[in-house]
Amino acid sequence: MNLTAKMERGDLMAAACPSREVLKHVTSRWGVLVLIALQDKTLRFSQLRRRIGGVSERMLAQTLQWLEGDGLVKRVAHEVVPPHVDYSLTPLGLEAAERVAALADWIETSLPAIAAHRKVGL
Amino acid sequence: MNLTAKMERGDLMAAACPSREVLKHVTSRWGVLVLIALQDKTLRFSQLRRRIGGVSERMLAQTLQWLEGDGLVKRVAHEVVPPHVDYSLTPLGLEAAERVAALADWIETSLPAIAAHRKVGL
DNA sequence: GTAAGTACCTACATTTATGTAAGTATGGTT
DNA sequence: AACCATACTTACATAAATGTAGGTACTTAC
Repeated sequence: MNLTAKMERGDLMAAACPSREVLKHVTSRWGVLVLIALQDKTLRFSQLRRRIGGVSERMLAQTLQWLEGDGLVKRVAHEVVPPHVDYSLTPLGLEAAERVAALADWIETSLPAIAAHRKVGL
Repeated sequence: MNLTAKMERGDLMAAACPSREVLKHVTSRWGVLVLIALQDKTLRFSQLRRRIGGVSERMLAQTLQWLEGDGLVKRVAHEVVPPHVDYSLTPLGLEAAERVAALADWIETSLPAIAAHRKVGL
């Protein structure tokens, strides 16, 4: 690790910290679902689109670019016609996906309890 | 567990699943930070506001109401002047906060690696 | 008496996110 | 020939999130 690589840990409580950006990408509406979908296997653009209910092409492309920019997703384009592009997680992306998936899994599991609370709340 | 409490697990990949709402609240810009801030101790409104850099009163109030509605945050108002309101996590909220904190911690820790990738990406 | 702190709410303005539709280039299907 | 699939991009439109400013009601400090 050289001098330029010596950067300090982020602090999400600080408004100006760049970690806020990463948080935004990772916890974005579709970012969460993309990370989870790519956890198990490499997928093509259209496969992701079909798997993630409700994403538009525009937002899927946008989200993939954010995650690629952060080094969490790897894009591999095969020079063929029709186009064939594979998306997968980098080692860093896999680490993020594990955390995100843990949260997502908790939400899916806890949904009944949360829904029950809502009812009482009426 | 009675009949009404027998609800199935959510599915975040399904566009119409109510779990999407919960995800939205928990992973919202300020929701993440509120959960983390309340993980260790009960805090008052103004304490939260000072601790979470950049939140406006409006958004903090809004976020707290979302989380309270989902049964993750408990609000206790003391009938005194000036007003004194305590916010804390419910058992359910604590579970969510643990997952969220794990992700947040990973982001803070991995920020150098992510920032390094960005540089290369230029 | 003037300012500050408390925990908000409401109206208004703005920014950001997201959606929709169309276009691109090519090849295979019907 | 018309149409679908692929993986996008771009322009435009709308929906949602977020911010700003002011008000409330009361108390304590200066």
